[in-house]
Amino acid sequence: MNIVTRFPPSPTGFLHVGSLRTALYNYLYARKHGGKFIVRVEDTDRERLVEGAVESLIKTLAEVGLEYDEGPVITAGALSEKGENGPYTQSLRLDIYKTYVQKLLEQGSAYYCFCSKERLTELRSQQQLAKLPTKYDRACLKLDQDEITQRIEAGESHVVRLLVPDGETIFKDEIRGSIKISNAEIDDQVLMKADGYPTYHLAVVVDDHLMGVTHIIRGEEWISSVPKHVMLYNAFGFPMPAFAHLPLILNPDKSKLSKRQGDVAVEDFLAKGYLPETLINFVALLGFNPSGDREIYSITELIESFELSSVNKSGAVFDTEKLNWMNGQYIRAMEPAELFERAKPFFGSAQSLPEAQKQRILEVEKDRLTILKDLEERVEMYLTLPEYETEMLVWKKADAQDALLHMQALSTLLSAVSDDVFADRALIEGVVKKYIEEGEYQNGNVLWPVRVALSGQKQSAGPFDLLWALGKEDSLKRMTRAITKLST
RNA sequence: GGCCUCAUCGUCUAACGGUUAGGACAUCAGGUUCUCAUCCUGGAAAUCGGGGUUCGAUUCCCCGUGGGGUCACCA
Repeated sequence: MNIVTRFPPSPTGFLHVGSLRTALYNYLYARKHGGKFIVRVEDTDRERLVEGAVESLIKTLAEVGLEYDEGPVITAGALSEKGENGPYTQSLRLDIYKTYVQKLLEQGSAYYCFCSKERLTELRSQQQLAKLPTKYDRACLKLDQDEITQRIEAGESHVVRLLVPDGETIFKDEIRGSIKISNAEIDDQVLMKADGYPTYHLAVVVDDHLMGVTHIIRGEEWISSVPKHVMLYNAFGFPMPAFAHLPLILNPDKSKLSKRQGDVAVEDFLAKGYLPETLINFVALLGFNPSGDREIYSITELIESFELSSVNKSGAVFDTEKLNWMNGQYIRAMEPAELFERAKPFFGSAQSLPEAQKQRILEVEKDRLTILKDLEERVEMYLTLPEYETEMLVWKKADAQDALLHMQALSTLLSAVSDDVFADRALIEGVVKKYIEEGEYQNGNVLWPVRVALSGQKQSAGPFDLLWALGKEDSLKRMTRAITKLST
């Protein structure tokens, strides 16, 4: 069987993490079965269009590594597309929808409706008051052909509605099993809007069929509109695709994940320095478990183990704490050179430091990073020594006199050490440790004051790391400063 | 409210009728350590309730309860 999955985002200007997971599952399923993965832009709501949204979407999908076989692309800075089944932007397919709606009209599966929005609103509120289901009352179904033609020719605003047949609609969901809904529950959905654009329901069915989509994997919020789609497939005589509705991603309060309660835009996570690998890994595990007591999976492993049948049915809370933990895991596991490339934009005010030093700083600080953006703050003390109280230089088990003694001794000792030794973390550590051993001092007596002298902070990376990252000149300068403070 | 749907630690989840109900995050307690972080060890923590079916139910069925989704010329 030829597997084709698709990801139809609406151009809202950013990629929602829920959409990311939908895209990912579609991608995983297609890749696992050697099928195609299509991206299609659903921009039929002209009032909610956002400038540059498609470009942004393409860029984000590329950043997280979700490659698609067909869809809009940017070549030479301009928007174009790849694939044989285009256009992949719905606003460019209006003629197609028109011919299909015409077919529906001709066979009596749809009808024209001239009702004003005011009348519909009034109708709805009356139904609500009477505690009846809110449905269109089919007033325009009674219109005869002559009147319809006449009103259309007069330029009267109108839409086209689906004529929902009697009976019930049963469909199979790959994740939830069989679902049955009485057709009486279903409204005569508008298929073609007054502005000539199709609604989602019409466009998605026509496009999915024309583009050869075999598997429709999307969020659970769509489940109640499946019957409408099934009716359209039947009316058109299209073969039925497989449906799979994914559980929702939730806010901590269990409602549908929304912007209101924190970040939801993939772009925002990326900008903060969450790694694409983390995002993919994390979001994949929200509703799916590859089996095995592990948390970290590569995209390849996810592809191998992905099964629609093992996707969970219940919604999953988006837990930022666990996301943070996972990002730390990825940061620490990454090759230093690779991590440095990723971290480059996050050096903030220390951007001007030499490359080699920035690499050392990253190496020293990476255990303390949750997101790469944390680096901007951590890097400050390497640039300029923070002001600190002289008191801080004194270890809890020693006194100022002792601190001064070691500071002076080490300062002298280190000034005689070559830059080469400073450039090797193990060597510079050896020098200091030798001093401690030979003098039979306690680690804290020496290391605490040196570390504070170098960092100016109560809490920081270790003194050996700091000597290495700061280099000889700056390290000695900072120690001299400490000596001055301790002497007065 | 109608319809649809879901239900294992606080959170993400494992256990396709038989387990001391497992793992991870978070949390707590130790350890490593000059501090922080990392790392390591350990603890506490769950099958929504009630009926069935069965020798035996987290698992299958029914009812209840609770949560969520959806009821647009938005997707």
